[in-house]
Amino acid sequence: MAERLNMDTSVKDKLDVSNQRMTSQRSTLLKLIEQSNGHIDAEELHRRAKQQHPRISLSTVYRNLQLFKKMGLITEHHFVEEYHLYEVKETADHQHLQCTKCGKIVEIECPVSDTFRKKISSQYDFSIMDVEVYMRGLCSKCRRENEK
Amino acid sequence: MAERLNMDTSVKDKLDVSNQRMTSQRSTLLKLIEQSNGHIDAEELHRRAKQQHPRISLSTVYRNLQLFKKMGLITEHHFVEEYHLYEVKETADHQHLQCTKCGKIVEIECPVSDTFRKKISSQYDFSIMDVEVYMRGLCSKCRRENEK
DNA sequence: ATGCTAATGCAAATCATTTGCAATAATGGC
DNA sequence: GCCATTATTGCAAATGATTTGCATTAGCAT
Repeated sequence: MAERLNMDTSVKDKLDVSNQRMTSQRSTLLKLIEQSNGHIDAEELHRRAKQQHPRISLSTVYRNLQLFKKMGLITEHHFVEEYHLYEVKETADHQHLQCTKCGKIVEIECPVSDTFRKKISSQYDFSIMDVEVYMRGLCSKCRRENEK
Repeated sequence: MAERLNMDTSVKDKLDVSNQRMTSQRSTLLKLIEQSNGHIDAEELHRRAKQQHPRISLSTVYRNLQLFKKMGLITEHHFVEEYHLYEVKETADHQHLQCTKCGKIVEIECPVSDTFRKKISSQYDFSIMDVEVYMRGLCSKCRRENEK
């Protein structure tokens, strides 16, 4: 938790290094992505940011999402076709499970992933940086509704 | 191989069932996707289709891609952010490995996937229909070039 | 404080994909 | 084989997420 609270300062350092400025919009956006703990899209981020920054524009949101991505602070997911979802970067790989009916997204843990990664890595002689797993199906609730 | 050659007839059956027609554009597109054996995008598909159908429009390409997808004939990949890639559907799940430098995409095989799938399926009570794995990294060639 | 320049807001531009519509062509019944 | 029905096509215009140009604003080093 302490880490989280320090984010602002550590982020500021990173920004300093690459000669960028810590603006109030920027820190608002970062906080909101963190608080969303999971998956948030640009539009929703904009909506929430406006509560603190009534004049903040969508382009500022997009420009900063790009910056954060480039800085490695967040990850962009392509789970939903129409647009992207963002989350604060975790050290572990990402595994996602989505219900095709209700759209619910569940983050799953998969201990196999590491073995898998190493195996593929040596087999194909790749240095693997990032693994994303997307599984789609029906959740139990929707499955039950389908049967009715 | 025989399967491939029969595709046209079996596809025609599927079309019949859902009350759709086998047009020359349609069969051209299907053949091209098959021949591309791997990953092709809408634009490139259109380019190639025009050699046989000079007046074929991009919308026809998109409309048919949607149809084929719905019929389960092809799979759509979101590997490249800017647009989608299509390939003829395989029975097995898809695993892809992409080099972030040269963009090369390698299809990988992963026997773990099935166990993984079952495990997640029971753990989260989902009926899993589709699994996609995207791994990104540096291929050996690009890694060597980086070291120079 | 002041000056330099990165960051912002706004409006207009992109670009892949979708859609409306009139013209065309595949299929089923005769 | 011919005709009527209606799915499919081509074209142009629309969409919608994301990007960009530009004049204005605001961090931050001095």
